[in-house]
Amino acid sequence: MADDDEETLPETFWAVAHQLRHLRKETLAPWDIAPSQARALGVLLRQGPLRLNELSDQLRIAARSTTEVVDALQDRGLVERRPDPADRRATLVAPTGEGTRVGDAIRASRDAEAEAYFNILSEEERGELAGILRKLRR
Amino acid sequence: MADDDEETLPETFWAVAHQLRHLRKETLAPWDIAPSQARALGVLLRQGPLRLNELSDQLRIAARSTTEVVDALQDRGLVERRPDPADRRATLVAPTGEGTRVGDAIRASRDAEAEAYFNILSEEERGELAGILRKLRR
DNA sequence: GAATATACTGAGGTTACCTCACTATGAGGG
DNA sequence: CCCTCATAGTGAGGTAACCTCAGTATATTC
Repeated sequence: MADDDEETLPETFWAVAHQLRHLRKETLAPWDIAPSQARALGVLLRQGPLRLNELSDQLRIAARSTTEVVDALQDRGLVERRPDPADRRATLVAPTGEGTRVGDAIRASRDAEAEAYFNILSEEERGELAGILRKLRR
Repeated sequence: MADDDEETLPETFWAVAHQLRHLRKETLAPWDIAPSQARALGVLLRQGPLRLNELSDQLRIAARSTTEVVDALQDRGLVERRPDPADRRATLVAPTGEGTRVGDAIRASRDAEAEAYFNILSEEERGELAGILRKLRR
């Protein structure tokens, strides 16, 4: 029998997640924007205008929660709502010019953050990690 | 230049974290216990009675938050508070008999959960993942 | 024995989610 | 055309898991 205070795989995973969460929060501090909002903005920059519904799917959260995130981004002038010409029930959410600028800046800074955090790993390890995670993600 | 809608490493990481969080919640459903409580109980089972303070350190959360988690566990009769004979300011938190039973059951079930989730990976990949995460954890 | 540090907790706040019920609009069948 | 049923978004209200700040009790140090 091995020592039974070994950490299990999920436990180690959570410990890392915890660290990353803190780091991410710090990285976002200059923009005074919440992580969930930055996440949504990122999706919009990559995919272009989306219906609230579609955005929910991308973020994998309930539609009602997406409404809140979009409200916050809109209050800051980073996205705008506009009617979907194809369906009058639907709302398109699009980044504004400012939203695009901020989103790009955040992305750059986040890349730097990731670089700093993951660079204690070798190039090879990073590749392995990415591959394994993508496999888990399904 | 690669396609720029590739997911970054942290993004993939979060996607996996998200899945794991849901899974964990489901796994705990039979005991009607919150994830944070299960986590604290797990630490107590492995380390034995701890001062609130020490428990906070282990969980890497603020002392005040630990008070809440312990309150909840105590309400369910899973842990008990007792004075620390060595320091009258301090409180020792110890699992009750029931707490030990429940904690062990949760641990078993969580191991099964992890097994199920991570078994789409090869034995080798699991080893690599564990190693890489432990390295990141510092 | 006075000043300072530490252990816990009350009060109150935040973030990121959730469900449920409602309104407005669309789509298909008869 | 109208009726039913589904879908898009949102108001109301709730939860879990954190946080800070201030206060009280006890310990340590000088």
